[in-house]
Amino acid sequence: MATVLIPSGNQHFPVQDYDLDATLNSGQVFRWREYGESWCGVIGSRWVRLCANDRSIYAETANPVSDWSWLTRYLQLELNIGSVLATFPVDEPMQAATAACRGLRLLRQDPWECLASFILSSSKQIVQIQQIVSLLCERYGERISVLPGYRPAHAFPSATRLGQLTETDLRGCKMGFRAAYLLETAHALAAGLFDLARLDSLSVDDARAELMRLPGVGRKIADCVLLFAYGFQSAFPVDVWVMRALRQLYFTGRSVSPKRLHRFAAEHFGPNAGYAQQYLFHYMRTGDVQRTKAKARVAKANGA
DNA sequence: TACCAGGAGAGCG
DNA sequence: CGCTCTCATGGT
Repeated sequence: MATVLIPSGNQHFPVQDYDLDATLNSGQVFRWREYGESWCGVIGSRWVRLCANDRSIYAETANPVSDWSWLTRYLQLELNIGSVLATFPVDEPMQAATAACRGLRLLRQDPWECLASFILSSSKQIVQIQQIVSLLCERYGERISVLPGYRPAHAFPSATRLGQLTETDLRGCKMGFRAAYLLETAHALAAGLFDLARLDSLSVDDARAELMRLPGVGRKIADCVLLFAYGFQSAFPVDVWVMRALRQLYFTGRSVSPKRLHRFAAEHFGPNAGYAQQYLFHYMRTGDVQRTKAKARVAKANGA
């Protein structure tokens, strides 16, 4: 008797060293909401609810799924995190950061959504970015189905859709001066003047240079997109938090220019510098770095 | 109230 | 190259 594969809307994925909470809450993505023990979000045109424990991630969707590769790719479930951590320098700050953020991962996001989100991120706090992106999707994204009892969900609006709007429409989503940048970038993509898919085939430096041609995209935002959407793991976004982390942990608090920090990052952190950056960012932002330093002071006081 | 936020771009010397 | 200013809005 032939086995029939019946598409189902739920699936278990075994995992190891995967901290879903930290991963979805580490400033690399802005669309996930926590519901008690689970997270709800949208990947492409699919709504999904994720529930994690030490050994597995359980996924539920609103519609039956026969091929889960969209999810395994997004969550990077096939990645052996140990092989990444093994490339990190063995110094005190990285030891502390990787210990404090064990299981923190990088996602593989959709390039357009990632690009648009980070254009909106400039000089904004993470809670505000979430608010802006949420408004944008609710107003202009296509409605998608969710499991009974959950809040309505929307896909991220396409570049074509955003390109049809006015700057006033976008400013209505609280994005301020970023509206013009987002609109112009949407126009460039919608008109076919810029091809995000082509960046895959370029070197990291060429891909970065291409992204930086877009309005509202400088070095930092380009590096975020390279790292979070394309998987260029040497890309090293330097924002205020990472700047502070590097100064404090590697330059005895001295002021160092972003240019020098990029050179230091490439030399010191190696081929997965971007991954190391995410650990430092999260370590800094969660305040764990302060606790580690406090412990060190106590230990030193006791020892002396 | 003042300051800051996962910055970029323009103008200046 | 490096510095400074502005842009819009809300959190702390």
